[in-house]
Amino acid sequence: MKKDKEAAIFEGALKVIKQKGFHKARMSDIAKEAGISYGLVYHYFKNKEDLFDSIINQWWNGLFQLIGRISRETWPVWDKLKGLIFYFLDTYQKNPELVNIFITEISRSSTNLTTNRLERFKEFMALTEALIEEGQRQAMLRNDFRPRYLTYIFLGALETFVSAMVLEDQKIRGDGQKERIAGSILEVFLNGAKTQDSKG
Amino acid sequence: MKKDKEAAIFEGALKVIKQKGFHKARMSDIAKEAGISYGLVYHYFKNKEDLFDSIINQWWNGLFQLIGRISRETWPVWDKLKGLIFYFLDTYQKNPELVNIFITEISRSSTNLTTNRLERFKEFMALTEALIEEGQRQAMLRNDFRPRYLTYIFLGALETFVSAMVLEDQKIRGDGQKERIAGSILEVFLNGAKTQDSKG
Amino acid sequence: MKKDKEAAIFEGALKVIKQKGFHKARMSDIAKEAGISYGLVYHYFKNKEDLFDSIINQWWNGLFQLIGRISRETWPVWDKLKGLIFYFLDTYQKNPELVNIFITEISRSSTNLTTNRLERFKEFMALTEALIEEGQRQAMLRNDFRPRYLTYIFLGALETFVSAMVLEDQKIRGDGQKERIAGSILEVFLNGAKTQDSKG
Amino acid sequence: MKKDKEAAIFEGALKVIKQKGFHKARMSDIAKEAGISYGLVYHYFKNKEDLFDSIINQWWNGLFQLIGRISRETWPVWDKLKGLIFYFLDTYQKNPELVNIFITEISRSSTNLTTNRLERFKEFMALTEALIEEGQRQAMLRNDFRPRYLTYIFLGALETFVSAMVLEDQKIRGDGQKERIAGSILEVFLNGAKTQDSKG
DNA sequence: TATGAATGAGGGTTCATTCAT
DNA sequence: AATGAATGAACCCTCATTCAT
Repeated sequence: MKKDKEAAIFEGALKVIKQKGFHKARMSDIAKEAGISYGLVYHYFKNKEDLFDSIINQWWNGLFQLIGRISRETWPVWDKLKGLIFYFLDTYQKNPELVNIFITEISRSSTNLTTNRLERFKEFMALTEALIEEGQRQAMLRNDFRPRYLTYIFLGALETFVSAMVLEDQKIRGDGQKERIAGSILEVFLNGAKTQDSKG
Repeated sequence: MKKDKEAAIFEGALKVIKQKGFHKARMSDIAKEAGISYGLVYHYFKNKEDLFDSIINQWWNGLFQLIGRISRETWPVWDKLKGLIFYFLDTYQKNPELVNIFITEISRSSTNLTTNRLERFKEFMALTEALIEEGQRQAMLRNDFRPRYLTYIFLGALETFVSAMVLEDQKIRGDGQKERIAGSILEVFLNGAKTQDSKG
Repeated sequence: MKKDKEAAIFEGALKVIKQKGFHKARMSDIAKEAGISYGLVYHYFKNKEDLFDSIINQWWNGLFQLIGRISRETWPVWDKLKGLIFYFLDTYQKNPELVNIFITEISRSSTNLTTNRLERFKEFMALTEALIEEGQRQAMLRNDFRPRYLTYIFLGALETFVSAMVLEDQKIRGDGQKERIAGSILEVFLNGAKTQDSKG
Repeated sequence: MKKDKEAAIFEGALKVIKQKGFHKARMSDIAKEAGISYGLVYHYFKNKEDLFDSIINQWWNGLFQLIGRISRETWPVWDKLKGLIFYFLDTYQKNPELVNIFITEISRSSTNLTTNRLERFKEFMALTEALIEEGQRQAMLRNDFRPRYLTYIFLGALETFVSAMVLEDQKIRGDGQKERIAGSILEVFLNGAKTQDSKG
């Protein structure tokens, strides 16, 4: 079935790109991983770039859909941020390669960023910033920081958490662990790492 | 003089790798940037890998030296973390390409990480974690988080801040801005982003 | 109907080969032009080479039939040559792609000439030469040139005329224009381009 | 020496392209013919296209220079046309591959004609037409034909002559043969192939 | 007949690296 | 120390052809 092969290529690409990175991932590796001849890859994807874009889009589409849904909710800001964190963790659980590629090839590697891809990244930043700003307007988050700065700190904490799991090939075990991780990130982001004693 | 040419190659490599990334940076580009013939690069560096390692080492050596110095001090943990932040910001100010390469090619891109390079990264994490742990032992940081988690959050916030500057090619203007940035990161990390009102 | 599809492929091939040349014409282009799937082409033609041969044969068959007819006539040589010229012009009018392909892919491009194809070309030359020679024997054409040389000159003039039309995508409008072109070629070939004044 | 290798590649390309045509000529064939590794070809020529252009330019440059020289002369038109014929024959004698490529890959094969290359071809036609027109103004050539038509006939005769030699791999032996060939072409072009008896 | 998925030989091009000078 | 000519492994991509359905 057509969709089967396409999916196999997609999976193969995820695996190979995770291992070797986009630059070193050979189309022939991907084909071999997918169990097909390399010529067939070009039936389903225009070229390597196109295949890469498909992968990236899967990530972004999911994320933007989620943010869209979140934006329309009336939850307190922490629940919205928690939703964001869960998207990363859920996807990591179901599809760790995808998150890996997002982290290593998109999130930081500016050299893979065509203008188009950079745009989506900035849009993601802007949408997150909007959530943060909303929290500030509702006096749930401190106003003495630029919303952009808070966004950096929040997303940075989140990303590095995931990065570390990616780097060390950690597995997430059960929903409990996801809750604990999300809780930690949020708790520190919201209430700080300082002890009460040393405050004030 | 020998050191001159070597330095020129080094600078050229920084510039080119920043622009194109390690994989797409050609030895001939680097040589041209350094104003020499490409054959000569091989007198000063064994090969491309070796040149890349030299660059990375400059970053790590500075950072490890700093952490070594910090570790021997008796400052409160926040001042130590501030020292770390300043290393990133200072280096970014003096040598933005170097930080850029650290962020894009090392910090996240696991594909460039040979085992050796990965080790240094983990060591850096461990050393930072030691600082955090020390803060926890001294009851300056909360004990209800794993030190590793706090480390992720702290370094993530820091890295993303710098990443954003890197991505947007921002300039740091004066020590005032550095203070402000460091202050923001630390303040949120230590005291949280939540308003006092909304705290229980 | 079988013949319909075959004809459609044939037409498609003519169009595509005209545009891209034989080497760059893709079987898939031809199929698309013919409105069928590319696999089906192989039901009607053994392979690309075979399809190309069919096209060439259509040209040659028509031409050889004509020459056969002409040879059996008792016309003066100029009328016979005029018949030849009209074959080119008529075919160009009805099927410009076919003439185009003859000119660009057969007449000159020795690289497309398999031994078999070269043979037909030489045969055509020889048959034309026979007409010329007959004219010389009948003292209608000068005997102080080798018949082969006259053949070159005649066919060269004819071909280049058609080539120019092909290159510039000119249309032939009406029989009048054909008469004029044929007249020019013949008149120069027979009586020369020199003015009477400067003769003698 | 640098020029040596470049020349060797050039020669190799001529030979291989003559044999296989531009499309089927492999860079590796050319390199092998030149006795070097294929990578080296790319030191001297940007790519296959560039190499091909160099070859074509050698032909055109020589031809345009010649036409420039001829245009400034006050010779009768037949001597000017003779000069043109000799350029083809001389070049064919010294460098038959070059003429072959001109004939097979440029003169007719419209598919190899990028816009740029087509321009040079049209310019050549126009310059020749100017010579013919001048002859008409001086009443040396008949005025009852469009100059463009005469140009087609003249160049067609010339090209086909050379083509035939190219196709049959004929050698030109001595200046005598060149004179005879040029004489034949000119004589027919100027005075016609018809016998005096059958005239008037 | 008809489709288009599947194959894989083939060829252009890049670029790290070596080495004669 | 310095140059850049020379090498060739590597890799992307095209497309004629086959074949299961």
